[in-house]
Amino acid sequence: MLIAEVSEKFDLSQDTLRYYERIGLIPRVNRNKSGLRDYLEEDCRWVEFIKCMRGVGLPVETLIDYVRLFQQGDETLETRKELLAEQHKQLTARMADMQKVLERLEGKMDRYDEMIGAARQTSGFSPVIFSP
Amino acid sequence: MLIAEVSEKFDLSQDTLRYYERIGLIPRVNRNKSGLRDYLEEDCRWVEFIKCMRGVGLPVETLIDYVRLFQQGDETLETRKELLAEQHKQLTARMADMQKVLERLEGKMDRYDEMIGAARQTSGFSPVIFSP
DNA sequence: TTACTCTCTGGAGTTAACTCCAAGTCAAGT
DNA sequence: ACTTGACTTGGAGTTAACTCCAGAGAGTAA
Repeated sequence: MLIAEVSEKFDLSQDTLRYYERIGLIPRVNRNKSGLRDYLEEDCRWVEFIKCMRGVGLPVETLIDYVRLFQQGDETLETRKELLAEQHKQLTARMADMQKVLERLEGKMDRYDEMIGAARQTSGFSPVIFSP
Repeated sequence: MLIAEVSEKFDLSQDTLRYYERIGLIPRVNRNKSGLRDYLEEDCRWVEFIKCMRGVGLPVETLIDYVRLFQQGDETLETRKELLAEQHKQLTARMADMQKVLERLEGKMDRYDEMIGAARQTSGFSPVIFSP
């Protein structure tokens, strides 16, 4: 599988795929006899995994660590699991913040509805002030 | 309230507070007779709001739009509400992605537990291969 | 052979969001 | 009057994560 196809398949630019490999965010991909990257199934799984994790904001640095540990073999199983657990924890915390913001936005939208209603009733003028 | 106090109160650097004001992420703060920023209650509410929204990743550009609309008065109530609704939608979508990732991480951690157990039983060697 | 397309590498450029800095002002303390 | 400390402004510098580019090589088509 050449880079064009992988790029298409995962909607990542060829530059990004090369960049990810360069910095160790995915393991090195084998080259064919012409020197072109030949992505195997396993490489694609890495690309998908990394795209997914980056998509929700896991830091590049952390994912590079994970890849490095992975390449060191079974001695790092425990460490890798701890790394994942830590990311799980942080993701959970971020989601809690987001949930709070969701609710805050809902409250705000309700207040906007009230204000819009009030403005209609008083022919365009509303004495209600709030902020932000 | 001087900038030092606001910086302390919201754990944002003075530079960041000035930067936010410069780019319109919070409305302009009044200066006292010496030319120093004198934050009022309302300014603080803006700072807190913006910090909260930035904290979960709402884009600076969008928030600047919101502030600008706010300053234009009641004619923009509807537009502001739509802006908030759109952000609510996007936040919900992001949380759904994150939920998926949380579950994926949980699955992965379970597999790591299995592998760690297997490695123990077979005195340090595990034939199981998986990736990433 | 010439032309064309795809890909390669190393390195420079870009964008968002800060973060730092230099030179200057103001007011309070000594 | 002088020093000190907090603050001002405009502008330059930084960081993360890409994104773009120039020059070169391999394979295919005419």
